[in-house]
Amino acid sequence: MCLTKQLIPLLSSCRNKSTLSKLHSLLITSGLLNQRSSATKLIASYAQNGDIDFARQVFDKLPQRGVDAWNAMIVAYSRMGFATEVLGLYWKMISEGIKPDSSSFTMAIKACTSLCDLEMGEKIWHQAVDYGYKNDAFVGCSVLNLFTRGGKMIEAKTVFEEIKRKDLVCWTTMVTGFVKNGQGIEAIEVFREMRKQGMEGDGVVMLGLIQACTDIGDVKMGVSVYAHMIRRNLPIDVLIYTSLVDMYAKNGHLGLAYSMFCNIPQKNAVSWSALVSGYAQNGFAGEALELLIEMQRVGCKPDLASLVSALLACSHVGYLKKGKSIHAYILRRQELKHVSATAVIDMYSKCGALSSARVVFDMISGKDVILWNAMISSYGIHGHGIAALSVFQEMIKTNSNPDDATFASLFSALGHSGLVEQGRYWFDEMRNTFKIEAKEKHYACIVDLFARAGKVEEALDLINSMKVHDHGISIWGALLSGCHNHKRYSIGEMAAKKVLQLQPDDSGIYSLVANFFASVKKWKEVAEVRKAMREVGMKKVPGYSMVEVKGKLHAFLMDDKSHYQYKQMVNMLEKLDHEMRAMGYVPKTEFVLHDLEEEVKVTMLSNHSERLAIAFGLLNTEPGTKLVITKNIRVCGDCHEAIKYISKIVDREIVVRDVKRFHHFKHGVCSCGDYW
DNA sequence: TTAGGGTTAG
Repeated sequence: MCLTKQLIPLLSSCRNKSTLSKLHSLLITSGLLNQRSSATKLIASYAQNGDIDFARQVFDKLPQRGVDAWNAMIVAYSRMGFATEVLGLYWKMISEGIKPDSSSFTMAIKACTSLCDLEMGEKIWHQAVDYGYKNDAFVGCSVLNLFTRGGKMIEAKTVFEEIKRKDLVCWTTMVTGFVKNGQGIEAIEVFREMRKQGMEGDGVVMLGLIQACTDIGDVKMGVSVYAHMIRRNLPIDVLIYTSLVDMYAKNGHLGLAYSMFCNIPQKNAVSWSALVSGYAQNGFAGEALELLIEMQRVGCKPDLASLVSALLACSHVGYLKKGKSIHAYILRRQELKHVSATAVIDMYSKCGALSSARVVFDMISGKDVILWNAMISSYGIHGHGIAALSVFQEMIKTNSNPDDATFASLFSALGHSGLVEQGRYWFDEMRNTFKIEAKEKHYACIVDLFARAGKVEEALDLINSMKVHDHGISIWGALLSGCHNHKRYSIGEMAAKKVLQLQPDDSGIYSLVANFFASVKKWKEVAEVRKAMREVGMKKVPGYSMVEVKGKLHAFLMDDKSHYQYKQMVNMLEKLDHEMRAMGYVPKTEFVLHDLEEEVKVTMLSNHSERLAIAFGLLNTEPGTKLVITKNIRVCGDCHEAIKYISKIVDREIVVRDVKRFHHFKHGVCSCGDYW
């Protein structure tokens, strides 16, 4: 007995295989291996030394195995992340009549969580309840994790309330659970409740709170969490700093994000990545790409996440050359899968290289939903509705489950290709066969599908069949856009008024309303729209266009006189203008937001950034070269018309991508027909 | 229990 007492601490601290096997032999020769505690420790030590297979051999040879030995083996597998083995042992243990305890249940449920097997997890949780562990903090916490990962927040809350002595980990799990499910407000509420119970928070909860603030856009509260940590002398580590960077960046405060980033004493790839993605997501693609280079310069190797953010930046501005090189880099690192593959596909399609996107897509085995969705939406934004539909059908054939985003992309693709009947059919299928409830975004797509095809009344009927609280801006915006295109002024006016009532915070939608009123020459209403924009504190986003010429990206603002080739571009546009007019082009001046003199309006139109980008492209590329232009806001209706003529005059394929979709101009027609 | 990354309307 005395020997065992001496051996156990030795076993626990042993970090050396040969010493361990000597201790092992000693246990055997002295006949002590049968003692529970020594066997358990031996298994744990072998496992900790990385020899899990040998630990298993020891375990298998034990003549008597109590719950501690089983748990030691289960914990060993769990630490290695071998979830299947954990569950195998768990069930074997039960079949051998061993009563699991709190640890066994905790580990087994944790294994289910990592396998995303909600059903199995719930089954084990019921067993735990039967064995009397309903109020156990460890078991409860593992179940919380299981439920919060599976999005079952109501069930999680119920379990949480049953836990008798909630420790900090329980509270934290609940807070981060709400955060992960996008319920920032609930997360903060749980934290307040925790404080009421007299529990002090640590860095981990604070981290969750900062993320909650990021989510709900409450930067002020996020800062006060930070201040609270400083007051309480809680250590501000790189995780906290990075989350703060992320909070500022995601809420558009890039300057603050940057200065917080500079505060980080030991920046790592994640901190860099938070900043890179912040710039990329806010449309500052050039800065994002520069940061990626700077990051490498200071010796921080970009990880997949930062490369994915950089790809997003390339997508934003249509920088195909850079995107391609990032793709090649990812291939060299052999990391083209799931997230990165999706980003690569998205980049190719948004940069106009749809066929490259398809090639990458076909190469990926084991496609997940998001990857399928990316391919469907790629075809959608290029106006290839039938191709999008066939990818969708292929997806169903391979038994992948479409989600709500799949249908949103599909409907949008069908709508832009005028496939009204298919849209109607799959809208019903989504609800009836796939049991996916139609959300506002789906209604918006279907309303758009009808309205785009001129079926304005049918669109309105659909809106009237919806629950009123789902009548968001997107719904009325889609209707208004259809009315605008089909000159359906009375329903359009109603939709325009509804949009204004809802006080959008997005300048794009105000432009739509203003253009609608402008097209019926209601200048008083146009002025009201501008006033409303001012009141909500909206500025019209300055439009810019990008064009990639010989692997370099060039940006143009409207009427950008500073450019070194400005004169030549204007000459080129004037020459084109003459030829266009001779062919029957009439400027559509209603697309100018302001109520100006006709002549001024015309010059403003002809200096739109997309036209400057086209002129620059024409001047600096070989005849016949395809031009790809990227625009940060919607291409204006007049430019859309003009580019049709230009494509015919210069005999070039011109591709313009605006906020969301592509316009392929060739021989005087646009792939999207008369809709813009 | 511990930060950053992929798809989705107008």
